[in-house]
Parts: sequence; structure tokens; C-alpha cells
Amino acid sequence: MIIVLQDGSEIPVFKQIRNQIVMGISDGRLAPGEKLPTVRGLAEEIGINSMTVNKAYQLLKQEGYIVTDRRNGVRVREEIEQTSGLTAEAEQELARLVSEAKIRGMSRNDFVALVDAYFEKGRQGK
Amino acid sequence: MIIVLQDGSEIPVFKQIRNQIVMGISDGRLAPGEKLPTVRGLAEEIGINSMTVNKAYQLLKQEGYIVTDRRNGVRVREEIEQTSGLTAEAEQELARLVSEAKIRGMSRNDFVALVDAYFEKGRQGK
Amino acid sequence: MIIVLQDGSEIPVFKQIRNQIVMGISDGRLAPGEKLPTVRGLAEEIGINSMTVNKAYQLLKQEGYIVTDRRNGVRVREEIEQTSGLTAEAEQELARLVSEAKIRGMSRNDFVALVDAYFEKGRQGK
Amino acid sequence: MIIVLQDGSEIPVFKQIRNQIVMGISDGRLAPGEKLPTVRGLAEEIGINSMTVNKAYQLLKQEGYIVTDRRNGVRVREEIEQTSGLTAEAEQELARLVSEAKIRGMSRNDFVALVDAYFEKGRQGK
DNA sequence: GTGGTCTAGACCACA
DNA sequence: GTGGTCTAGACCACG
Repeated sequence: MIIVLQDGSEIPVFKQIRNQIVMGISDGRLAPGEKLPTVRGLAEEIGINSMTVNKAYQLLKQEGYIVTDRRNGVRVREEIEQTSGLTAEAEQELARLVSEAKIRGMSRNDFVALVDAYFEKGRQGK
Repeated sequence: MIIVLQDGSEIPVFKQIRNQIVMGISDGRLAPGEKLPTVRGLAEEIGINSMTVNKAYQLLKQEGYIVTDRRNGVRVREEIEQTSGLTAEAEQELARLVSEAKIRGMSRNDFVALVDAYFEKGRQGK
Repeated sequence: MIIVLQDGSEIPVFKQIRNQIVMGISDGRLAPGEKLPTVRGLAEEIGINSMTVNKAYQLLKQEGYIVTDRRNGVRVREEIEQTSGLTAEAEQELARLVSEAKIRGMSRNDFVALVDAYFEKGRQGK
Repeated sequence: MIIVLQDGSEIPVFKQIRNQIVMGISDGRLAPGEKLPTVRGLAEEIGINSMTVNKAYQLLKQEGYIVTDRRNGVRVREEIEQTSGLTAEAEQELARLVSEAKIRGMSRNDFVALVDAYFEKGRQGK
């Protein structure tokens, strides 16, 4: 999986990495148990400080998305906890996004269509 | 409308204010043309510096949500531009939220139910 | 001639008035010697403080565009000084506008076409 | 590139900085991708507060002329969006400038000559 | 060391 | 009295 950093983004680099890995897991580009690049390897690959990659991995580990293997490798967690709900933070963000959609005249259906598109992403067959 | 700041939040104060006002406009707690508190008034009310409130108002003004006027103070804009779509930024955020929902085992229907709940907010009867 | 104020404009009201009168003179909607509304009259007409209209008239007078008549009326000056050039300030503004045009990829010809359009404005026949 | 502030100018300092940088980019004194002075560095250099420089940079960033990055500092954007037209605001200003030129007896050709002079600025040879 | 945020307090133009 | 600008100085997250 390739990680692409946006140049002048507001989002800090370590969080961009975290987000892309989360999205990779979510849409199946990263399978459960799959090995992730080493900290140093990924850092070199995208041309950033390895401390930054480390920070992203720490965050992902703390969130329960990856595990550090005893053989010194990093892997996608096999059984990610199924909470069946968003974090309080994520719910707040969603509320804000819906507000911005409404205020700009976007319909509920258009919004849901967007959600569906993202939900379908990475799903094969149907 | 009361603005409530979260203490240890990552989100800068000026952006919290901006977000809450956007949500207030979206769900009808702030009507088009309605007068907002003065820069200094709001600053005192929520116990922060007036420059910070000013920054929030500048942002809202630049985004087209409010108008500032030396005669009338600050008001919600009468005709907010209807773009009928989210910003590219907002779409990215939504994609991320959907990813996080999926990864945690949240169903499409539960997610849409949440969206609907936020969409209905502030709507009365009709 | 009707003066229309923009609601949330950056430009102060007195300067908006001044600008519109200058443009009115320039494109012939206001003839040399033509009587302008009284300060109080104009103030009432556009619903603002008469001090503000007074300020606009003072500015126009000082710039040599209007004269205050002895019979207490305000008139467009008969012989506006023909300097055949812009003020240093105006030149600076033009330089900035050209810069902004260039930076956004606007061609010299498109810019000049715009200039011509404004130059033709109010001209009758040819 | 040196930034020169006018002392008693009506134009706020942060906007003067913004204008000069835009003009610098436009006439090639600032190349795409070129590093701009740091916020604090520029502030010290021209003897103003760093918040003011920050404000100018924020404005330029929001307008899409520069990118700010904690790694790289501040740089001129590589690919400035080509809209091939002026903003509505800028068009209004141009209309006003043309009016002022006409009212002072400046010919269309003299005005266009001025425009051409500014358009040529920074162009070498070809 | 960089940009970003925030404060406390001041001054100004505008209306 | 309003928003807008600016200062001097502080702290923070990021890299």
C-alpha cells in the first residue's frame, strides 16, 4: 500500500499516515494480520523523519488497529474490537459535517449517497 | 445561543466557536439575519480574549456564513450560498469517518441512522 | 442617480458613496454642473447617518470632483482638472491588479478587453 | 526580496505584505517553490510583530499563493490555480480606476500603455 | 526551530 | 460602541 502525503495540508504528517492506514484496513487493501513496513522503511519510502512514522504507529497501536509482533514486525490486528459505534469525537465530527452539508443546501439523499459510496469502497462482488 | 468550549480539546478555540456557530445556523438556533454577540461581548461571556473571537468571526465571514458591519455588528448572512455539495476537505473527512465506522463493525444502516438524526435536528413538524 | 450600498462590504460606506458618484460622473450619468442631492436628502434616501454622506461629499470636494454652490447646493464641477494621469495611489492599485491578473493566468488581451469595456461605458454612439 | 512598508498608509500592514508578495510572485522575483522568510525572521527584518506577518501569510495561504509547512517553513506554491480571470472584487476596483482615469482626462491608450508596462514587468527577453 | 494559537491591553476608523 | 489592527510576549505541537 502506498502512502501519499499532501504537501501543505493542515493535517499533521503522523495523522495523515494514521488515517491512510486506517482507510487501507477499512477497505481491505490491508488484510488482518498483514505485515506493515518497518518504521525506518516507511520513513525512507516517503522521505520523512522516522520519529513521525513511529508516532503514527504508536497511535494506531493505542487505538487497537495494529499490533507490534514479537519478531519486531508491525502487523494489522487480526481481531479489531467491534464496538459497533463511533467514538464520541467521531460523532461530533459527523454532526459538524452534516451541519455543513445542510447549510450549503445539500440534501439528505445526496449526503447518504456519498456515505454509501464510501461504505461500498473496497467491497468486492456486492 | 450559548457557546461551550471544551477544555483540553485538540481543536483550537477559534475553530470551536466557528463550528458551534455553523451548527447553530444549520439547525435553526441562529436565524438568517440574526445578530450575533459582539466580539468583546462574546469574549467576555466565554472568558477568552477578544482577538480569538475576532478570528472565529473572520473565518465565518470568509466562509460566507456571516457578515460583519460597523453599523450593525455581526449578523448571520441572509442568503448563504447554496453549493449543494461538501468541500473536498469535508468529503475527505467523511471518507475517514466511514472508514472508522466500518473498521469498528458499524453497519451502513446504523451510520445512516446517525446521519438522519443529525439531518433532522432543528427541524420542527414539516 | 441611485446609490446602492453593499451590505457586508469591506469598503466603508462613505467611500462607497464617493466611488459611485465618481463612476457616475465618469460614465455621464452625472453631467457637469448637475445638482447632487442634499446631504440630508441622500442620507435619508439610503438610510444612513448624514455625517457619513457629509464625509463622502467632503472627500469629493477635496478631490475636485464637486463644488458646493453658494445657494447651498452641491453640484458636479464644471471643469474637472485634466491631469491626464492617475494618482500615484491609483497607479499602485493598478499595478497590483495587473499582478493578480497575471498570477491567475489572465492574458494581457483579456485584461485590456476588460479595460476597454469599462472605458466604453456610458459612451454613446461610438 | 525586500518588503518595504509605507508609513502612514491606509492599507493595513498585513495587507501591504500580502500585496508585495503577490507582486513579487507575479513578476518573477519570487519563483514557484521558493522559500519565503520565516514568520519571525520577516517580522524582525521589517520591524513589526510576528503576529502581523503570520496574518499576511495566512491570507496568502488561504488565497492559494503559498503553502506553509512545519517542515519546510513557508514556500511559494508550485502550481497556483489558473482561473484566467479577476475576482469580482478586483473587477470592481478596475472599473473604479478606469472611471478615475477617464474623469481626469486620461486616454484609453495611455491607460493601456500603463497596463502593458505592468504586464511586461519581470519578463525578460522572450 | 517552525508555524499556530492565545492573551492582555492598546489604538484607530467608522458610524 | 463596533469591528479591525497591532504589539509584546508566551506556550504548544510538530518535525
